[in-house]
Amino acid sequence: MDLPQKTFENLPDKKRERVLAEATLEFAEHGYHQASVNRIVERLGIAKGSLFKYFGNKQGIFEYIFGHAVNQFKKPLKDIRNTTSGKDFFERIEKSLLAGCTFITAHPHIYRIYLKMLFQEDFPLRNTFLSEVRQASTKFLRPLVDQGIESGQLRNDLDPEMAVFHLDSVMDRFLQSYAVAHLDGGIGLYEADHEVLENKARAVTDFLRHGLGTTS
Amino acid sequence: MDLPQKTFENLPDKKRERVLAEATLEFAEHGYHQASVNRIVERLGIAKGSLFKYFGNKQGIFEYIFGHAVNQFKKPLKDIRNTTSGKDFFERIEKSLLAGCTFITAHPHIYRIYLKMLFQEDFPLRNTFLSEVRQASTKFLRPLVDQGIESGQLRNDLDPEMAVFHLDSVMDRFLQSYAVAHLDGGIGLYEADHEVLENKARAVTDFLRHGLGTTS
DNA sequence: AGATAAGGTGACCACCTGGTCACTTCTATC
DNA sequence: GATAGAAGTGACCAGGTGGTCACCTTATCT
Repeated sequence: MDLPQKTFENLPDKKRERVLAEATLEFAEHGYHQASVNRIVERLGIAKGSLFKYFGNKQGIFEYIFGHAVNQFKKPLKDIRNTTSGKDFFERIEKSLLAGCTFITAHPHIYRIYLKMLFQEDFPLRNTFLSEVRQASTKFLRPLVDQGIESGQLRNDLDPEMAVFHLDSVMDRFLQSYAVAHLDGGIGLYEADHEVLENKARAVTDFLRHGLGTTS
Repeated sequence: MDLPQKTFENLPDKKRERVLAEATLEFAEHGYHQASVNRIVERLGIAKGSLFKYFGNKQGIFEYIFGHAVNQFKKPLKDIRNTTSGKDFFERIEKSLLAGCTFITAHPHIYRIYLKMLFQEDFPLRNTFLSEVRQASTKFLRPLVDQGIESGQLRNDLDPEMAVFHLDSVMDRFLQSYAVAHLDGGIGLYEADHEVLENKARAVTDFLRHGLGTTS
C-alpha cells in the first residue's frame, strides 16, 4: 500500500490504541525532539520499521496524535457555553475551570505536550496549533463577557478585551497549577481531588467578582 | 590546574563574556538537551576541548550560567519593595509589572530559559531553581498583600494566599505575553514599547482593584 | 636561553538518533 | 494447497551527540 496512513487504520483496535497511547506518553514525557522512536518501539515490542510504515516519519507520528487533539479540547468548551447559557457569569467561569480540570484528568498527556509546546519553539505544528487553541480560548470567553455586561452582571465600563485577558490568565494558571508542581504558590491545587478543586474554583471566581480593593 | 573553573576565571574579560553570552543564547534557543556544545564552540571559533576545560561538562556550563541568575532576578524585586514602601498597593503592583518587563529586556535569554524550564522536566537544577524563584515571587507578594489589608486598601475579608495566587497569575501572564507571541490574546503586549506597557500595566491593575462584577 | 606551567587544540571515541529496505511471515481468497 | 498482497522485521546507514587526551603553543620567571 502506498498511503502509509492506511496500514495503521487497518490495525486491530487494541493494537492501534496501544501504539497511540505509548507514543503520546513518550512525547508528553520528553517533548518532540527529545522523544525517541527507538524507545517507543522498544516499549511496544514491535520493530522500528513498522512504526515508519504506519506514519512515514517521526513528525507523522506527532501530527497524527495532535490532529484530533484540538477538537477534543474545543468540544467541552462548546458544551459549557451551551449548557450554562443564561446562567450567572461567574458560575459559568467556575464551571469552565472545573471542565478544564476534567479534560486534563481525561487527557493528561495531551495537556503536558501542550504545555511543553508553549515555550519550546521548535515543535512541529506549533504555530498553527497554538494560535488555534488561543483563539478558541478567547472566542469562548468573549461572548461570555459580552453577555455578562449586557445582563448587568459585569461593570458596563469594562474593556472587554482586557477582561478576556484577565480571565484567561487566571484560568490558565489555575489549570497549570493543577497539572504541574511549583506553580500553585502553596494553595494546594497540584493534583488536588475534586472537592478541593471545587472550593478553589469558587474562591478564584469570588476574587474575580469582587476584586481586591475596597474602593469600587 | 586541577580546578576546571579556575582556568575560565583567568580568561580576559572580553573573551569570558563572549563565551557566556554565546552559551546562554544556545540554551535560550534550544533548551538544555537540544542545545549543542558543537554549535557553541563553532560560533565562538574555539576548540571543543577548551570549553570542557572551562566547565568540566555540559551541565557545568549550564550551572555556571544559572548560578547567579537567581540573584539577578531577586534584586529588582527587593528594590521595588523598598522604594515603594508605604505607597498605594496597586501602584506597587503596577511598578512591579514594569520592573519585570525591564528585567526581561535586560536579560531576555535568561527569561527564555526560565520559561522553557517551567514545563520541561529534565532540566538540570530545575527543582531547586524553580522552587527558589516561585518562593521569591510569593515571598515578595505576601507582605504587599498583608500591608494592603492593614492599611485598608484591600478588603479585610481577603484570603491572603488566594490573593497572592491571583496576583501571581496575572502578573506572570503579563510578562509571558510581553516575551512570547500567541499568549497576549490580542491586547498587543508582545514586544510592546514602553508607553504601551505602561498603559497596559495600568489597565491590568485597574482590573485587580475593581474586579469585574457590579455586586461588590 | 632554558624551564615550567598554563591555555588551546582537534582527531578520535562510544553511543544514540531518525530513517531505509530487502527480506520474511502472516492471512485471506480461489 | 497455491498465490497475492499486506504486515512485520531488524541489520544497517549517515550524521549528530557529549566527552577525552596526547599533543602543541604561548606566557612567565629565573
